[in-house]
Amino acid sequence: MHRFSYQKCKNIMNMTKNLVIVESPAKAKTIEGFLGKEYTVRSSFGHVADLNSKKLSVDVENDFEPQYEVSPDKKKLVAELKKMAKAAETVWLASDEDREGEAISWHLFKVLKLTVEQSKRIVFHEITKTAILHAIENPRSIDENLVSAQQARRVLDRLVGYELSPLLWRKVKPSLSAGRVQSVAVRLIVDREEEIKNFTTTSAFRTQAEFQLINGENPQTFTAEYSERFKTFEEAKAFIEKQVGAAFTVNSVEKKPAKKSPAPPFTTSTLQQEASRKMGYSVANTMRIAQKLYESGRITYMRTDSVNLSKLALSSAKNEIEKLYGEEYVKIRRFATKSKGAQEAHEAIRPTYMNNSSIDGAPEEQRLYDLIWKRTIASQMSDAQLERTKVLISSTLAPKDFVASGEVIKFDGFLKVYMEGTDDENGEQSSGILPPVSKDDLLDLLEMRSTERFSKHPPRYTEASLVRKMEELGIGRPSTYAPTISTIQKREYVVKETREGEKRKIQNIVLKNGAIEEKELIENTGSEKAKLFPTDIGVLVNRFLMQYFDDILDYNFTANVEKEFDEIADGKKEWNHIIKEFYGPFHKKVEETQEGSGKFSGERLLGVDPKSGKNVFVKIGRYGSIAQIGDTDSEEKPRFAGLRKNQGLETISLEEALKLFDFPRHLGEFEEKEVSVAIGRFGPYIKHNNLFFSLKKDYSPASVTLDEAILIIGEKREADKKKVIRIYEEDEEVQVLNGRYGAYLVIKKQNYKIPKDVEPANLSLEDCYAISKDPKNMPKKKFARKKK
DNA sequence: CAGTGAGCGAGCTTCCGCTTGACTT
Repeated sequence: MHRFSYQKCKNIMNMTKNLVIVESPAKAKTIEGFLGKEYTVRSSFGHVADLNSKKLSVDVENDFEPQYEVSPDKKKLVAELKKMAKAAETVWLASDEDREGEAISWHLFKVLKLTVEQSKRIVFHEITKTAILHAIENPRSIDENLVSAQQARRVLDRLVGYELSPLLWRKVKPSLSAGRVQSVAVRLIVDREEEIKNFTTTSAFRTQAEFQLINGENPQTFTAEYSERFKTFEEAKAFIEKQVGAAFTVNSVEKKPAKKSPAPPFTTSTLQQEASRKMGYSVANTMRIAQKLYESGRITYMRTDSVNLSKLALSSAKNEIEKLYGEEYVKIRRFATKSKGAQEAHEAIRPTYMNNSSIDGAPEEQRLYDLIWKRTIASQMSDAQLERTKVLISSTLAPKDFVASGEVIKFDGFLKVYMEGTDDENGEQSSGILPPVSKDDLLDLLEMRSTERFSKHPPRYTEASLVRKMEELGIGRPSTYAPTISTIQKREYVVKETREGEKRKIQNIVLKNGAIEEKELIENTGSEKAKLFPTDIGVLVNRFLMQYFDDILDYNFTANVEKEFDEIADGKKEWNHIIKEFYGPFHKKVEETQEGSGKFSGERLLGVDPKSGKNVFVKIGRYGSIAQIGDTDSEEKPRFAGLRKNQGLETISLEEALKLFDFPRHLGEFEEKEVSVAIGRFGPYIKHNNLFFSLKKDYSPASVTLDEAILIIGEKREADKKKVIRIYEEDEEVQVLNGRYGAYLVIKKQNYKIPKDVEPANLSLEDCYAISKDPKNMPKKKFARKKK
């Protein structure tokens, strides 16, 4: 339809009639396959323009005008796209159909210097040929209102983050951060810990009996629980004693049909939860593996809040289920999203090809794929049909009934493939199959026991359950769940820890063969696996923000501003009016807090040091929690000591704090140099001749002796000798050493890589100097660390 | 990785949301 000149053909690589720009390169590749030769598809790799990260970049005096620039890592890309756009007849802006996607198209329009005539905006929710062709036939223009809504979101987050963070640097500690999303995530964890602290454990006695049919042909036994729980051991004991010699009869049998339905296909959040529950993956790990599956074309896009499946996916799921399990297992369903603020620009996470029930590749990729395949397939399968049975059993010597419940699967349906995991840690077993019993059947009592059961505090969050809560509150987006979880850990507001539990005694009374026995059982309680705990600094920052900015920390803050963003998108409100309403009071509060309040160190007076008569405090210092003897403004300099890893500001006692000052402890002399033991940031260590030797677990810093210290020094010297591959007499500052990652070169305490093609042991001194001069062997630059 | 912590007051830190690579001292 259009004839190319010879001139144009020469430049065919850069020359295309139609340039389509999408957000993701993997998507670009797929779509290019759907479109003809006259289309070139490229990716913007997400946003191309943003506010400068060094400055506020919002003109608060001038209607909050944002100052955008091309992101530093996108300069090259933008230049390239610009060139291609200039040569193209039409540029199709095909970023996602959500607030951020609209803004990406708008930024592309601006930075590529496009015209309305030359460009078209298209959208699609699924990557299928039909959807793409349909989109091309129905272009629209950029939705300015939606762009404004994104702008409001961006500016609000910048103002909150870049005004609150510096306030924290001044009032609490440098380099801290606060934001609309991360600060609420921290609050959730701090609040939960508070709930746990205030939780009072109670216990009750649950009584269970094991029965068997008398004279029945079925020897199967089953368990029933007495309908009442006893508050005390005495009550439980009295009850059990009374049951000696009682007769037991089936009082009633009730059967009810029930059904179970499959869970919807995966979104980012539910995938993270299931991978955590079933495989123990961290959210970052899950996303890393999912990204690989996406890039290799195995699954659809992994950052999505939609539970929707394309028609194509539904019909191929149907085929697959029919083929594998039969027609009666098929039930095509459309799920509706429940989460707040979902924008549904993509499909749910599903296999690209439903007929691939398994894939090759790394084991972790296979496992995650298997999970996704099963979940997707199961979501289109029939309900499981169950029969629930409730049997009431009466005792001639008890006022109430025993209850046995059972569940039988009549038709497995989706359960054939997949069962959603649970966060329930109580591990209550689901009731199994009951033997066939009928009313008035007589039962033999085999055993009865009443066991003490303790109530459980609300569970601490895992990474994945925190994501679920955030999604529920509408805080954060699929693309930010994993990064946010990592930020609050990097800032040391929270730590992910596995803690050993404690042993607890539980009382137990057993009636068997007419005899009663009292037993004390031991159970493990309070153990936690990969749970999120708040740190001192997390608690302190949360308290600071709650005191001065409780409106932003409100669990509904995001949900409320989202409503306003929606009104902007609908053209009902101006974006900068919304920002102005917020910023006025907010900024005033920032200034008041800046000037009004002093340092917020969480200082707590523990008491008086009996030795010196001075006050003992704990507080947050530059590097974490510290104890202090003596007042800060006193003549004499106060003494400091860091708290141990397992000690907290809130919980440490005066005695424990004073013990911290027992270090450094002088042990004596060795080789005419002093030997001392102390405790640093990374645990206890021996210091000798300005060298440090970490103290292994088998020694305690409080009791280690000079002789033991000398032994440790000797061992370390031996180990260091083995580390040395080569030293040079001519220049003692040059060493070739053996490290964790193989041989490396050290010159004047500076490390260098050794090129792979040389044998480290054969390096001459000149070789070493040459290596050190080559810039490609330079160590990677670390974040500029403060020098003292 | 480094074994401190206030103070001198340079210059640094920071948000959320969209996308991948480039790194493996």
